[in-house]
Amino acid sequence: MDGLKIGALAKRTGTNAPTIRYYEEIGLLRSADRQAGGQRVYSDADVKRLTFIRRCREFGFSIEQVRSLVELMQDPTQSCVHARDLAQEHLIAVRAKLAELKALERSIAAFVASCDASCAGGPGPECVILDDLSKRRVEVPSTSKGRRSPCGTCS
Amino acid sequence: MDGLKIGALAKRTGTNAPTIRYYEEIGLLRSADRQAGGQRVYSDADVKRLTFIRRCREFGFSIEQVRSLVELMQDPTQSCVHARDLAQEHLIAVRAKLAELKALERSIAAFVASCDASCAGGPGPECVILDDLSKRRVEVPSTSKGRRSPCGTCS
DNA sequence: GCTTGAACCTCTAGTTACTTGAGGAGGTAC
DNA sequence: GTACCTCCTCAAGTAACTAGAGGTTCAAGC
Repeated sequence: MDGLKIGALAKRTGTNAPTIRYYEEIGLLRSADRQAGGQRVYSDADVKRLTFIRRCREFGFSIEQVRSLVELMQDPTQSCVHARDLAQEHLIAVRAKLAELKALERSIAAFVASCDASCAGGPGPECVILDDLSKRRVEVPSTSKGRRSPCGTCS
Repeated sequence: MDGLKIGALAKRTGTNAPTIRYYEEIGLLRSADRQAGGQRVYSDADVKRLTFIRRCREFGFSIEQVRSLVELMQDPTQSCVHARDLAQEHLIAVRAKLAELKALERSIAAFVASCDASCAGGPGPECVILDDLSKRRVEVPSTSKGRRSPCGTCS
């Protein structure tokens, strides 16, 4: 099963060919062997390595983190506990992002809800809800609080 | 309170000065008035507009979406319902991202947990968990399934 | 052997939303 | 007057690719 060309490798790993060349360029993949005509040839080891890289990228690891993991995978002097630590670190970042995104979701949902409750159209410049966004650190109302009157021209 | 310089505007809105210049360059902020010496001067209207922009960006709207919202805010012929629709659309995207991120969080947590359960260090290249990542579409075990034996050299 | 068309090559530029840095000018306090 | 801060413009850098131009190689069919 050796001797894949770039297109076949791409298909096998769910990557685009230009992305593979890009990974080579930045040194994430070794420089591929070439056929007489200059076309890249890949082996099963490359399939494995690229799959690893793609999986890590799907996991949201940055290129630099993936680089560490790849090196770690191939260096018999390094402990795999290091990978766990990287993952742990990444997990913390993902959880922080998750919390942020949840807050964001609540805010936007509240925004939409308050639009539904208070506005029935009308000119943008007079919409009290849009206007709110240009004030500093105004909390978007946490749904159905009836805190504000509708836009003068709405409803 | 008029006549802010760029640094003051930056402070008031929590933006960096280069970012303000960038917004001007891409036409998100109007071209600022200048002092005799060429320094930009801003008014309260600019504070308001930039605050609006920053709030929208914090909400995860893209520059182009913000551009729409800003135009909408200032065009008396457009309905604010359009803003609601943009927000609604954005909400859907945020929810999709949220779902993805949750799945990711579970996967990484499972990875860390299985490292903790199966590995106590050992060379990276022989770690079965790292090795898993180079195989196609292998589910990271959903915690404590005991599916696999520990790395040969670990534990 | 020739043709055709897909797949490949390199190189450059574009994407998003800024950030960083160089090198110089304006403004203000002492 | 001089020190120092803030400002100016312009160019390049960042992440992680994607897209396009223009040319070459390869495999299949005749």
